[in-house]
Formats: sequence, C-alpha cells, structure tokens
Amino acid sequence: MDQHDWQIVRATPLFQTMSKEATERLLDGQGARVFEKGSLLFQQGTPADYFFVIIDGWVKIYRATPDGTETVVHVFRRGETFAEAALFLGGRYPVSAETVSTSRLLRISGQALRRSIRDDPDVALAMLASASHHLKLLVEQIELMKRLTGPQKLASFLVGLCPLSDGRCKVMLPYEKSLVANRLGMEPESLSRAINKLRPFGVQFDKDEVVIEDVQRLAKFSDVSQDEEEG
Amino acid sequence: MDQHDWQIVRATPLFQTMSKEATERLLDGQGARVFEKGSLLFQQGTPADYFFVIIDGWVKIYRATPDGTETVVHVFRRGETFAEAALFLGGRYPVSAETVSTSRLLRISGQALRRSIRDDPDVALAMLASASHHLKLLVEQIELMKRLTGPQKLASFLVGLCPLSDGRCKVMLPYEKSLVANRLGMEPESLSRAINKLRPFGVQFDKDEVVIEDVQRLAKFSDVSQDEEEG
DNA sequence: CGCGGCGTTGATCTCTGTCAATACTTGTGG
DNA sequence: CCACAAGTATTGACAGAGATCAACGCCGCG
Repeated sequence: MDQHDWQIVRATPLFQTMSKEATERLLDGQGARVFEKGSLLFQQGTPADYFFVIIDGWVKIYRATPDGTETVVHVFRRGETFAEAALFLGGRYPVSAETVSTSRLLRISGQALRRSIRDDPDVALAMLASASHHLKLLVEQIELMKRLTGPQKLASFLVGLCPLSDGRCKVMLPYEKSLVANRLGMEPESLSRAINKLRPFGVQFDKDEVVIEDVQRLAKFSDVSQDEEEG
Repeated sequence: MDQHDWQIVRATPLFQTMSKEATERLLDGQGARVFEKGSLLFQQGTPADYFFVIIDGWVKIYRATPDGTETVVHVFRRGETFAEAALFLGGRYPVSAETVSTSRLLRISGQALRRSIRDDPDVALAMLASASHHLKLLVEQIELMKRLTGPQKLASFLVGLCPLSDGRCKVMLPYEKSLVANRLGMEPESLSRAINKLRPFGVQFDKDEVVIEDVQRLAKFSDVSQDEEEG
C-alpha cells in the first residue's frame, strides 16, 4: 500500500481514532484490490466475513425486495468504510453491496477485527465511533426523506457533493442518474424534473457535470420551506 | 431493582450478550426512575453523558428542524436501549429524546460504560452488536419509508405491535395518533384515512384500541403491492 | 358551560408515480 | 465509417396519493 492509500485509510472515521499499530495489524500488509463497475461485493443473507475500506470509487448498499426491485440504502464513497456492522449481527449480511464505478477497495477480515477488539480496547472504541457515525448518517437520511420534496432532496444531495460550503462550485455526478434517483427515494423521471426545477436557482446540468452558482443558496433552498425564495 | 426489571434488562440487545457481572457493574445498584409523560430526557446538542434502558413506557427520538417542526426518527419501547451511540460521537447528542408515556427508565453513565469497555472486551462486543442492531432497524425503516404507501406503513406498524404473528389480535396504540403519523412519515389527516382504508382488511379501530382479525393477512398487505388483495 | 387539544372529514391542489414516446450514448459488427 | 441495438435520460399526459386548508365533532377540564 502506498503513501496515498495509507492517508485515505487514516482519514476514515474508523481508523482515524485507531493507533497506527492497530491499523497496520488489521490491514495485514494487504493492498487495495480493483473491482470493476458492477462487481457484487457481497449478497444479502450470505455469511459476513469481511468489511471494506473504499480507497477510490463508489459502492452502493441495497436491499432486494420480494418483487425484484431494489432499494438503495446508502452509497458510500472514497474514505468511508462499510459492512463493519454486519460482522456483529449474527454473521450474515443484511444487505447487498455492489460497486457502481470501478473502485479500489481494501478488504479486512472480520476474524482479525474481532481479535483486535479483544486485544486493544482502543480498537473497540474506534469501531463504536464508526458505527455511531453510520447511525447518525442514517438518522439524517431518514429525516431528509421524510421532510423534503424531490427538488429539495436533490439540492441537499448536490450540496453534499460540493467540497466548499459557499460560492461557485462545479461537481460531477459520481454515478448514474437512475441510481441518484433511487438513492433519493424517487423515480428517474422525477429526478429529471427536479433537475429542471433547480435551474432557476442557479444550478446548470450538462450531462453529468453540474455547475452550482452559489452553494450556500442551494443549501438554503434544501433547508427552508420551498417557496420562500423567488421562483 | 427487582427481579422483573432485571429480566427486562437482560433481554435487551445490548445486555443479552454481556456477562452478568459486567451488567451489574454498569447498573451500579441503581434502580429505574419514573418519568412523567412528556419529560425531556436530553436535548439535541447538549453533552452526551448517559444512555438509557426502557423498563417500561415509550420514548421518542426526534430532531428539531430550523422552522420549528420536529421529525421523529424512532420511538423506542420497553426492553430497548437508546442513546448509546451518542456517547461515541464527539460527546453531544445529535437528537432529542422525550417520554411519550409515563415511563420507567434506567440511566447509565457514559463514563462507566467507557470504563467497562476498556476493562472487558465482551462489553465492547455487546455494544457493537447493539449498535449494529440499531443500524439494521434504521436500514429497515428507510426501506419501509421508501417503498410503502400510507396504509401499508400503518399496517406494518400495527403488525409490529402484535405479540403474535398470526390469528386474531387486539392491541392498543401506545401513543397519540399524531405521533404515530409523524413516526410513519405522514400527516395526521393521512393517518386517519389510512385507518379507514385498513377497515376492509379486517382491522377495527375504536379510539386507541385496535382489533386485527388476521395478523398474517395484514402483514401480507404491508408487503405486497397494494392491490393484489380484494379491496 | 365554554375552552383547548386531538381527531376526523371534506374539498382542493400539488407532487410524484406511471405509462408511453422520443432522444441521446455507447458499444458492436459489418 | 456507418448501421444498429441496448441501455440511459428526457419529456408529455394522466392518475393517484398525500398535503393543505377549513370546518366540525369529541372529550376532558377548569
């Protein structure tokens, strides 16, 4: 693993509070593996033996429903870990995971993790911090889903993509629009319409490139009751 | 703490995998305290020093939004623990908590918990199992919110209230309908209408008493696309 | 008795899902 | 280089679900 990858690992919520030694022990000298776009990392219901660190790329976590449709629970990005929780839940993944872009991932053994937790209380605390962080993310997502309209959800999604919190900003949609739509709990058609409704607020879409005139204004739009701004 | 309370504690996801000794150390000889309906247990943004075990009653976890409305994230019941996660998240509660019925709660110090985790790896694993359980609940709730219509959400809520998984069942709504509505992500008016739509499926409402003719039928209704049953 | 909180009902409107038709993109093979 | 097919995105028309607004009933309480 090179210096760059190491930096990303050390910046994750899970590893940032963990000691250098404990981290190295867990990684066990393994490097990141490349997964093509669309690779199934694990499937709902199968034994949970590993968790993952995303060095680069995007991974969707989803549940398949009886009638074949899938519900995207979350899409993780570079610098995040996922599936740690599954290792403590009776040994089976409660969701499925798939790369939605070509990605580089570290795979870490659940066995090793358990051993580390037993050996080093700090690892345990780091795990708890990371799990709590995930909880918080989900809580926020629930709130978001309940409160906001389609265009507002899109706005808050875009704001989350921006590296800056104000001013002008150009970002790229990290994955397909149909996935963005699912992620935001709407149909692709509704996403298209949401995109148009955002245009008057200084958001220009061109393919998968998005130019946001004023990030703060967009953030405001996603927070306040929709018609308090000029339309 | 009497025998009965102890049994409830030992049945929680958190304590069931924890040793008897570790549990006793955490409880520290303290008994359950009674909280009137409407008691604020902690407020979003304040320092997170304790977590709670519900011996009896119901507690809502919610977030206040800028414009004054509140979004209910979850309502916990007897035999559940909550706010553990907050103890590992930079020291502040990210949500508020309030009893929605008169309740008996155990309050456990975050300090003591951290100490226990350092002393005993099994406590750490129990905590992780519990956090993972909460994660799973939230994931399920997200899926539920995205996929189901109002009546279906109500149906799945009622099924969750039933002690049995089939046959006839009579339950009481544990808290006000307006809270049920918020919990299910809809307006009180829509809940009223959902109640009516469930009547043809063998669900009778009388005030806060609900008689369900056939729990399994109701469960099926909440799972399948709405119009596959007679209506 | 009258007030206030909660719940229901009705009318209306808005948003989103659905279905169908049409672009646009990409990759394939001639 | 072009033709074609498959996947993906957009647009329009329509219907249904739910929000909103307003009115009213119910009930507990001073």
